[in-house]
Amino acid sequence: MANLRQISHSLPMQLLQARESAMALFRPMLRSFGLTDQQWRVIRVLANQCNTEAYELSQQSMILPPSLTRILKNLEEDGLVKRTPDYNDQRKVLINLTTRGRKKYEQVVPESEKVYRSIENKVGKEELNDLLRHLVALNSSLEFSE
Amino acid sequence: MANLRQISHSLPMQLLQARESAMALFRPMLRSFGLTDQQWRVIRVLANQCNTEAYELSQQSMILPPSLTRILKNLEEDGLVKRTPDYNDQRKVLINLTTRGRKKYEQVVPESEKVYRSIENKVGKEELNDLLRHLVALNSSLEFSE
DNA sequence: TTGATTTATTTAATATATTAAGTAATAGTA
DNA sequence: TACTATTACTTAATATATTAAATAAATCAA
Repeated sequence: MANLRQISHSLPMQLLQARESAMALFRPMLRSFGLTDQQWRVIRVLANQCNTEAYELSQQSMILPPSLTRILKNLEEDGLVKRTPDYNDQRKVLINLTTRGRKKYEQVVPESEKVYRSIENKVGKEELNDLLRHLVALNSSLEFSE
Repeated sequence: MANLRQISHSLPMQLLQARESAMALFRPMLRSFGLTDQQWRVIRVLANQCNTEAYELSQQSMILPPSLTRILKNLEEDGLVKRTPDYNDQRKVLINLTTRGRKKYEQVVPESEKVYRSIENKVGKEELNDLLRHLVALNSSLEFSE
């Protein structure tokens, strides 16, 4: 009978579990600021660049355009984000943080770094950097191929 | 102004990207069998043990119980899975693959292994095993702490 | 043995993911 | 200019995620 590799040897399952383990440590903090995981990914990208186009935001936050449309709608209703039509290309929408959005970002950053340092302590700084290097390598191996 | 680490140095973002890169290679194959990612995780667990309780299935497939309820309902409607009340503890439901479910599993396994080997080829077998070891280590570091 | 507590699962409500299709603006071509 | 294709984004439909609350069976304590 055909049989599949054990879950402990499955790359996708180990990645899923690792991501869940890591996010479990960030989530309570984000929720205490009234943010979902995805909202924080969006805010984080916007904090680092002005006039971001939806497609680029989608790429950088790893959120597909249809999901992004609704996430931005919610963030706009919460007054954290502002959408402006691009006058050079009326198909495009340029997205920016509002003052309130930037304030939220600056409140979250130090708490996020605290969580990150607690992970460094649990895992070990060297081990964590090794893992990051392997992940970056994997991502570039898989990114462009086929 | 407070500032956060770059995404290339963010563990959760790299894990997310790695998982997406990997799943992007499995997804077309799974869809060709009419399966979602989550349905395949469920089937895969069930193929390796009989009479699985919902909670244990939830843990092993990394799917929260409320999502699992609906996924099982769909799989049951498709005739791939069967739910039986546990007569020793009537709160529990025991879940098994049907004959059709097992057949589906055995069709997918060799295709899944093909994809896995193509990943091994792109990434390198040694590199992949190193990464897996790091992930297993991370998971056990984060699993039980706090 | 009754009442409170815990356990296993489901329901409900809202948010996000995925795929396909739709819309509107732009760009390219005859 | 008119036709076609492409681009950027949104809408729609279905599936899943997340959190809280509900339900029902089992366990525990008085």
